[in-house]
Amino acid sequence: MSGRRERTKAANRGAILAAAREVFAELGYGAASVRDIVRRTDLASGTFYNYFPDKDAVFRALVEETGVEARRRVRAARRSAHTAEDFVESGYRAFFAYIVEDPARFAFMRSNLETVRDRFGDAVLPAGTAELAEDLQAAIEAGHLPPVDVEYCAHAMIAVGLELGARLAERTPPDVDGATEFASALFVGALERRTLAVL
Amino acid sequence: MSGRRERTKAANRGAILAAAREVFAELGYGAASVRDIVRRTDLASGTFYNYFPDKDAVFRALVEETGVEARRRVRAARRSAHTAEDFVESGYRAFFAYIVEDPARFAFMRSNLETVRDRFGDAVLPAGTAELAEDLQAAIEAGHLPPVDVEYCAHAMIAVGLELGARLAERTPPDVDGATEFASALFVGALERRTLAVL
DNA sequence: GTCAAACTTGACGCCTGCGTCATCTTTTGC
DNA sequence: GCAAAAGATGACGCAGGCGTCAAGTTTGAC
Repeated sequence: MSGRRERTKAANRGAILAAAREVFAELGYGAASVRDIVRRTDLASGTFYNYFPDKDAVFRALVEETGVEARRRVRAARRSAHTAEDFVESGYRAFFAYIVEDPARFAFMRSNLETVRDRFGDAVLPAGTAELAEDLQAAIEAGHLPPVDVEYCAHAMIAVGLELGARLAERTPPDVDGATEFASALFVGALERRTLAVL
Repeated sequence: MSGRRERTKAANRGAILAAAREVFAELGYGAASVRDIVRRTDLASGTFYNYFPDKDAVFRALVEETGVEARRRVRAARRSAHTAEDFVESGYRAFFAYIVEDPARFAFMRSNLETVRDRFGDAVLPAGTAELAEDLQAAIEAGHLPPVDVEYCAHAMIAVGLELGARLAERTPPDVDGATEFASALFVGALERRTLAVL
């Protein structure tokens, strides 16, 4: 239903989320205030509270929105892989492509990684790591991968993804291919040759 | 000179730095206030300003103190290496050992990585990355390492170090050896076998 | 066109942080 | 011991954020 009411509600919510994304990216979660967010909007301060109870809630909404989508894409890409090489490469490519497609979301995420990790631990990033760890474990059990320390490996893969994601976005044009190749070669080289094998 | 005056000054400065380290680690730079820091101390609020002009300044002092020491240790370890394997391994070992030796400093650093990166860019972390990039470049030119994308490689190595540093510290006992082996195998495997070679 | 419901507005009271500074306490040199 | 310098103290004025709510505006149903 496209009642005028519905439409402005959606628009207002969207405006708040977009403003919040910017503010959190620039100032970081801790330093950001509800007022900072509202000020980037043409809404009155009271209106904010019709949409979200507080700063926490917008932040959560933002994290969820972004994280869910990123995980969906990466996991979909991984699912269609059958070699170790393909598993790693298609995951990274999907992730890097998403970053380039929506840099504002990535900037927000990256600026607030630690906040997400330790104050919203129930949320998305740990879930992504856990999923990757599961997928690695499954690949090992199926014999596609040598046994590795799954926890270290999953965290290392994500850390590299986030870091290279930031780097590749700084190059012009955004270097999705180069970063994908680098990250893939790093892990595939080590994984396939069993250099990472647990003793 | 161990005048009473000198000693209390040093003690107060130390108390402020220690309190600040805790507060920044727990709350993050943005959310932390000078009052939060002072409250963990038995000093009065005004006293803080005899030692530091503001929150920024304590933060800077902390970052510098920690970063300089970490870089010193890692670079010293790298200097005495002559194979690629040794270069990577001794660097990681020195870094991980430092983390375990002084977990409070690492916790502070890790909780505020992004703040350091984008609001105190002149400071320590970028310097560490640059140093590593230099060392990699030198190793490549000397023929010890195949040509790689030095920027990606340096950032990836540091990202992995920071991430595994956090993980190994969560294990009991702290798994310096395991993390060192994992990180080394990852990069050495890929570097030595030229899988990372630039095309 | 009318009116109730839905939503927006911004001023309000409360609270907390900031950096300063007059005042009190401790140290030091003699 | 004593006076002067160094430093610690915490109350103060100012600024700004928080969440609320009475009043105003817009929407939609009839």
